[in-house]
Amino acid sequence: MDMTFYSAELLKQELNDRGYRLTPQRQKILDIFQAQPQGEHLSAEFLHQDLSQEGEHISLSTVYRTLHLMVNMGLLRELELAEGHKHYELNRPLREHHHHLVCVHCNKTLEFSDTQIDQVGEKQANAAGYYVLDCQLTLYGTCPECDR
Amino acid sequence: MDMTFYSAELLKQELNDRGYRLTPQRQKILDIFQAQPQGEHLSAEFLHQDLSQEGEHISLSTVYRTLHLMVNMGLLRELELAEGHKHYELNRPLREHHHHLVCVHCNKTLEFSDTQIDQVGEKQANAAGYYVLDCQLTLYGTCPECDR
DNA sequence: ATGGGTGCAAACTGTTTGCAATCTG
DNA sequence: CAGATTGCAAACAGTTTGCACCCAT
Repeated sequence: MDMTFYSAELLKQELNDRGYRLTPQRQKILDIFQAQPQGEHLSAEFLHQDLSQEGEHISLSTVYRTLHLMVNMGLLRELELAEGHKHYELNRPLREHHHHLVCVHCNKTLEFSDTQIDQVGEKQANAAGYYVLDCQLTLYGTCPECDR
Repeated sequence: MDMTFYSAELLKQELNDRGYRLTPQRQKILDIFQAQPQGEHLSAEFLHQDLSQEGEHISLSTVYRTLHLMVNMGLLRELELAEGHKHYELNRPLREHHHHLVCVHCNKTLEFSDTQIDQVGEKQANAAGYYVLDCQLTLYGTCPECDR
């Protein structure tokens, strides 16, 4: 019912097509992303700990290597929010593409969608001859609670 | 003729108003930004080296501390581009506010402006009760030269 | 069986911090 | 002169890498 769901077979397919292999580690890591209710953005550290809690002992290096691999394959998006480390999230289709609103004080982050932005971005990039891989609007500000 | 130019007096004023002091280091660092023809985005490391070449021996720590101070004062903008370290640029008024288009292969970065984006961002943030400090649209892709 | 993948520990990069000395207002 | 600011060196966090062993195809 969710078209961005990757079954074990589909993931294997995608990997093999590029000469990569399906390993239990890669499977587990993608599973964690798919188990997130709203496709939240996760850090490498969070993934590592979450896996540990489930009894899956996957090294941090492997987590990082897998994240990079999946970003390159287009399965994940890499985000630079305001916390000093990168975050990753499932790269959902354009329809569900969204942007971020971050509070620089408490780091609370809201998501929102706006097709206008994606269209303008696409247009601007194409005008410069660029092929767009990702389009991220990030708004930095103060949320109602942190605003004095 | 450039309304974002900070003279020594104006900078001192801004600093003193907040209980900070004008030091030669702070002056020199802001000067470097103002000497950039297009307000290019600079890294801490670049600033440090550039200052050294001019015979100004300012420690890296001071560069970092000054950058943070000026971001908090609203004089500079902090950017997260694709190179693994932060970049800073003069925070020009909204009229000249711009966004970035980055090639993930060669890191070539183009700037563009689009008031629509800033408006949409402002609108979205206000709807959530956030006060906007900065609005950054970053497009990641491949430039014509790197596109295969 | 072969070459891609993993875990571990060590290396690295960019950034931050403690502290004594120094300078600004 | 008090308190802000600096430089230095050491500490840090997140991420990357070399290498021997292991496993998917």
